[in-house]
Amino acid sequence: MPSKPLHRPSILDIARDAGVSPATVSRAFNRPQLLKPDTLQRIERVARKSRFRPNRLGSGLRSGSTRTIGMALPTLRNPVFAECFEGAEAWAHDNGYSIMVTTTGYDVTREAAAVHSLIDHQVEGVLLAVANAARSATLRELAEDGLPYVLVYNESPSHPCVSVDNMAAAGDMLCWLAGQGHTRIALVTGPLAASDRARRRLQGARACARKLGLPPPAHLPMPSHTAADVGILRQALRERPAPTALFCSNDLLAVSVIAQLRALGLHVPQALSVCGFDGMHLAALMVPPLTTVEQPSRDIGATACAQLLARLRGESAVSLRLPHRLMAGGTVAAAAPSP
Amino acid sequence: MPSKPLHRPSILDIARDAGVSPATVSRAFNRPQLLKPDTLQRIERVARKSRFRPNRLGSGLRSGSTRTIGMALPTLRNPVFAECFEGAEAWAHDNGYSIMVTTTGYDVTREAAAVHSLIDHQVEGVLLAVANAARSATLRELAEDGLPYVLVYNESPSHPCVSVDNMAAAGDMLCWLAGQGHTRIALVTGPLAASDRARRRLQGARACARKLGLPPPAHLPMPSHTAADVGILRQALRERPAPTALFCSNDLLAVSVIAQLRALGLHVPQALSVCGFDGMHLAALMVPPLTTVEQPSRDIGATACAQLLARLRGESAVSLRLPHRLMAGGTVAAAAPSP
DNA sequence: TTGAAAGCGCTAACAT
DNA sequence: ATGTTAGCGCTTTCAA
Repeated sequence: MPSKPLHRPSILDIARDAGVSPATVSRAFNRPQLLKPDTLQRIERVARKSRFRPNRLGSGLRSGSTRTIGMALPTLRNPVFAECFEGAEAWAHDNGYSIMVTTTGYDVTREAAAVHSLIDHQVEGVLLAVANAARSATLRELAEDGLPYVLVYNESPSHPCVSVDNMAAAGDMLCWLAGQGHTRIALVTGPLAASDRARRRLQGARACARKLGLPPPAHLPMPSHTAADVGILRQALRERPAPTALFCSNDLLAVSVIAQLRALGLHVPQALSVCGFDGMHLAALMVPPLTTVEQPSRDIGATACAQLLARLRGESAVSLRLPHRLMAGGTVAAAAPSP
Repeated sequence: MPSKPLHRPSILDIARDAGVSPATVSRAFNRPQLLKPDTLQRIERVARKSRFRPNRLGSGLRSGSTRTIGMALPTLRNPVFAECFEGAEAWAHDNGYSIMVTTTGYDVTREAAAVHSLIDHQVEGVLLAVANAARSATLRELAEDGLPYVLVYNESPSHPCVSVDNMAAAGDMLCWLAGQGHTRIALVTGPLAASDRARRRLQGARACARKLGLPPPAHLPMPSHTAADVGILRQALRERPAPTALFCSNDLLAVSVIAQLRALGLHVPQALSVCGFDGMHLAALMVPPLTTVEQPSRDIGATACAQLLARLRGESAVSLRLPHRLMAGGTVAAAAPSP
């Protein structure tokens, strides 16, 4: 199956066929109001007939504006990030922008490579979630280069960002667990170095526990953000007094924890309560539904995109904390009164 | 926060500073072997110092090769498509290509728009899943334009594609259900017009039922591919004899069906068996684990990308059917012997 | 092994 | 309302 001609007509071909100058064809596509309706129609007819489509490389190169933004996210297999992407994508498209996404796998090296690649494509700005906003070489580079960017999910005092208030949200969850009678709560996260969100949630939960006078929650760091290690889990449950609730730093991890516990013969929530963080849609459909903190992911993406486009227009971007919501599901039961 | 300078150095700046011609700088990045190691080093040093990165618009425009491929998928919120994307992305990156993805929402209008946008960006080829491969204006256009493409998930005799054998896979599942004693099986799908995969799975299941001498399975078309309509479900279960198993055309739909049934007071698999199709990872972690047909999604993406890059090299692409696997979970129980 | 020059497709600035 | 011209950053002849 050898490829066919693949001769794309250029603006010059259209100009010739329509009997106008190249500049006029360009105007027909960019500022049609400037043209006499008559000429416009003629150009449009010719263009349609020859299936002409303006070459974005040419216009981007010449005008210095690609109307394309870049996005770098840890993984799209986490539906939360996928939603965020789709929110940004919809907003971008509605405003005449294209998006180029890359995944970074929670890896700073890939973060840097992703952003470099996006820069090479001349994106006008970047939406991204980084492992650690406070010490990110990539963010520093972006800032030095003067390339506009907005963080998603990361919270930062020094970079524009759109997120929830992770500490407050984690605090809410911990308070609620306490309200259900839990006092021995363990906090399950992935590797903290790869997610400052997880770290802030941990902090928020700890602060809340302190405020309530609960014993300091144990911290169980798992080797992955999305899969629980059964050994660590078993070990933690051997401690005395054993935790009665596990607060996981994201939903994928919570689901994995629940599955591993089940493999250990421990049913949730009868034997142990478990909750997550993220509010992925699937969480509500599980049996029982996962107790979690919902983040408005689609909105985070759309809002961050809106902020970025505002910056591109010369307006200044503000950092925003969008509201979270506690979703009481069925994976948390009231704790038995302590012995 | 007004943007900083944003003066990207060009190849000319590097040439001047390194005391060579622009052509030599270009060679340093594209065919370094051609240069005297000495000159190469000098150029590299200057380039690094001034943070030079080659502008892909310039090189793409001049060379006619952007080393970028496009991808159009229904939605990345379905983890199956997200995996497929990541498989393609990894393969593309390993081969020096970038990917630009767009979502189409199972909508032919958006499919067309997505592909047009990708073409405008001068992608060298496209990976895509369309609603209906047999009558897709978008595919026809791609073919006429001579732009290489490979379908993912869609099966087609006339377009290069990478998929599973949907009919056989659905047949396998139906046979297995029958083996569990189910004879009244209903097939649950989204709108067939938006997914020829769903249609083929339906066909495969029906063919298998016929072969086994089972009564023809009822078909329950839902208004969405990812959410079950409780009214339709309730209605279907009122029929006599009522189905004992619901075979859903994808996992997201199956999960939704299970949740809706539960809301109706019907527990799976005690009251009713349910199974899905796709093999998303989360399916195995549900309680009970979802019975489904696993597709090698990451591999579908990677393989399709490999085929596309082969075509770009002038080799011819072949259509491939990757192996599927039946994942017996816990959402299907043996059917009670019929009354 | 390197350089000079032309031009990819488009648009901005300056005409008219 | 439209045309002319120059040039964005790069690579590709062709020449040396």
